[in-house]
Amino acid sequence: MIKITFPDQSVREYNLGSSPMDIAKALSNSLAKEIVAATVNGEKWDVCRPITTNASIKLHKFDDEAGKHAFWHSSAHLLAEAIEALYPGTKFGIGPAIDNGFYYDIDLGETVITDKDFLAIEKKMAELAARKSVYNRRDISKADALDFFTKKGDEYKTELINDLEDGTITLYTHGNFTDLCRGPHLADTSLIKAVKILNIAGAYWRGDEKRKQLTRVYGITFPKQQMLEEYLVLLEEAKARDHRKIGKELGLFAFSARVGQGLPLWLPKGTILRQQLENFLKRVQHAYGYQQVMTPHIGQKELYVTSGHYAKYGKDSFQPIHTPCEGEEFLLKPMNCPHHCEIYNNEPHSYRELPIRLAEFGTVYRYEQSGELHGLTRVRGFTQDDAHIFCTPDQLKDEFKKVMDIIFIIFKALEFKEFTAQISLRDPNNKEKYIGSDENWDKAERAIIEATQEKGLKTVVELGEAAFYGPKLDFMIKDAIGRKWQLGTIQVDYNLPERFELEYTGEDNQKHRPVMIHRAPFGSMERFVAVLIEHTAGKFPLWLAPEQVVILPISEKFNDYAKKVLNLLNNYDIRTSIDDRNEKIGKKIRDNELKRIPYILVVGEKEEHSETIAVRKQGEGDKGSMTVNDFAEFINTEIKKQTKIAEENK
RNA sequence: GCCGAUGUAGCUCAGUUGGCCAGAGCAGUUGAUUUGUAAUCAACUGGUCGGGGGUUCGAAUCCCUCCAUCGGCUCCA
Repeated sequence: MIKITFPDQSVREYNLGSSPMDIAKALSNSLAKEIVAATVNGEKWDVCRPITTNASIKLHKFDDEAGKHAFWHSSAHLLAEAIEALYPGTKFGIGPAIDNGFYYDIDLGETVITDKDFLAIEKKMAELAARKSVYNRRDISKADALDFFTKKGDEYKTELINDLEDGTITLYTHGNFTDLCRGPHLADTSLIKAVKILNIAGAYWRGDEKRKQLTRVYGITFPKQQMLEEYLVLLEEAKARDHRKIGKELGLFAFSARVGQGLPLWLPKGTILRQQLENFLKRVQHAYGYQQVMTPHIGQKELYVTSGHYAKYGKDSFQPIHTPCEGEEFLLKPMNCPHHCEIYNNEPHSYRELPIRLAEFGTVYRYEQSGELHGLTRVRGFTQDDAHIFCTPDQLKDEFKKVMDIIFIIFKALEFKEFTAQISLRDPNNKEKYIGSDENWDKAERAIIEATQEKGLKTVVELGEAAFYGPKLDFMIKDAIGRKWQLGTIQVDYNLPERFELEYTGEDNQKHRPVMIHRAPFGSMERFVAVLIEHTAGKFPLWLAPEQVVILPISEKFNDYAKKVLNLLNNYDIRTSIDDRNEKIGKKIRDNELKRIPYILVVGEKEEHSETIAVRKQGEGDKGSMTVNDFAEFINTEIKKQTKIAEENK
C-alpha cells in the first residue's frame, strides 16, 4: 500500500502502483472522466503512470493550467499522428502546448500545405481521437532513442536527443505515432472531442534564423464541442475589435504605402482622441511636478555615440542623415533620453532641486524589419509619453510610488480594471553583466519591491530580466475580453547619468551622480490607442470620443433649431455635429449608432416648441427629453467625473 | 529579413477551367419624399483589376519581378 496526500492534506491509502486515474476512480467516476493530468510530488505526471511510493497528489481537470497544458500537449501528438498519416515522410520538430492551444513544427519536404488542407487534418485528428488510443510512456536509453529516430529519418529528433542526458529520455506512443517527449499526457485520445486547426506559419528550427524554416501548424482542441464553439466566438469578437479594422471604420488613422510602411497617419478624429489622452496626461503630470520640454527629431551621431546606442544599434537601424556641405551626420532619434540628459546638463544642479522631472511627447523612429510591423502596435515612427526623472538614490522609492500613482490614475480613467506588473531584476549569478554599483542595484531593487508592496500591486518577479543599465517594472493589463497587453514601463537607469556625466551638488558640497528613471505610462500613443480601441471596441468614454454628440433633425424644417442647439453645445466645448442629410430618422440613428457617437439628440416639432431635445445614448436607446442647458450640464458633469481623478490624487 | 497567404470602385466582396463594353451592396452625386428612434425610392457617377515586365489572336484570370497587407518566425533601446 502507498499513502497518498491530497491538496487538503487528507491522506488515504491505495494499492502500490495505483495511477492518478485509479485514485480518481476510487474517489468518483464522474471525477475520473474529467481528469486530464496530475501532479505527483510536485512533478507533472501522466494520469496512467503508476505511483510506487508514498506521495502527494493533485489532480488536474481541463479548467486549470496544468490540465490544459497536458490536454493540448497530447493534442499536439495527435496532430502529428494525423500529419504522418496524411503526409507520409514528414519530419517532426517540436510540438508544445501554448497559452491557447498547441503547435507542431514540421518539415514537409517539397509539400506545401495551406488553409485548404485544414479540414482534412481536422477530420483525420477527430477520426484518430475516436480510436481511443492510449498514450504509453516508455523509458529508453539514449542509444536506443537515437537508433529509433535515425531509422525513422527524423533528424530533428536525433538532434534534440543528442542534447539530452542518457537516463532521462522517454518516448510516448499512441496509435501509430511515437514521439520523443517528457509528458505528461492524457490517458487516451478519446478525451479530445473538438479539434480546430487555426493557422500555419513558418518558424525557424530552434528559433534560429540561420537554420531551416519549418512549417508551424497551430491548433486548439477541447474536451467539449461547445467549448470550441465558445472559443471561436471569442476569436470572432477579437477580430471584430481589431484596432486596424475599427481605426479604418471610425476614421482614426491610416497608412499609406507612399508615405512608407509602419508610419501611421493620424486622421482628424484620431488626432482628437490622441490629444485628449495627451492633455489628460499632461494635467496629471503637471499635478505631480513634471515639467514639459520639447526636443528635435534628430540628433548628431555623436549624441548617440555618447549614449552608447550607436554602438549597440547603429548598424541595425536607420542610417545617418548627412548634410550636403559640412559632412555632419545626424540620426533620427530612437529615444528621447539623450536629449533630456542634455537638458539636465544645461545648468548645474543642487540636491535641493531634485527630483527634476522632464516630460515630452517625443516622437521617435526605430527601424523594425518589415515583417514585424503590425497596425499601430508595432510601427517605425511613434510617440512616447516619455519622461525622465533625475533624482538622488534615496528618492528612488518615493518617485517610483508617484509614477505608479500616475499609472493607476490612467488605468482608472480608461477603465482597465485588471492589471498586474512584472518586476525585472538582475541575474544574481551574473552580476558583472550589469552597470552600476552593487549598492545602488540593491537599493533600486529594494525600492521597486517595497514600492509595489506598499501600493498593494500584484507582481511577479523575474530574475535576470533587467536591462543591463537598471531594474524595471512593466505593467500588464487585461482588456474587456480577457486578453493581456503590456503597457507602461518604469525603468531605473545608472548608465546614462554615467555616460553623460550628470551631476548635482549634494548637501556635503560634493558632486554626486543622480539616478535616472525612464517612464512611459502609455508606452507609446500608438500602441496605447490600439489597446484602447480593442478594449472598448471603439466605444470610447465620453471624454475621449472624437465626436461626443450628434444632432438629428427629423426633417429639414428643424435644421435651424438644430443649429441653435449646436451653437449652445459648442459654447460648452462639447464636440457636436448635425446630421442634416435628407434621410429618415431611423436611418440617421442607425448610421450614427454605428459611428459609436455617445449621444444622439433628436429634434423635431415637439422639441422645437418646448425648447428641448430628445436624448439617445449609444447602445442604450431613448433616454427621454430634457432642455439643452440641462443636457450640456449633464455632459460636462459626466466628463468631469471621468477625468477628475487627476485633481483628487495630487 | 525569412516561410506561407492575400491584393478587383472610398468600404465589404462576386468574377468557375484565359473569351462579349469587369459586376453587386454600402458610401458619394442628383432628383422625388419632409420623414419621430437601427437601413425610403429612383437615376447617375465612380475601377491603369497593387506596380512593372512577359506568354497569348486575346490576361483580373497563366509566368517572372517589385510593392503593400495579413498569419507566424526572428527582432523590439
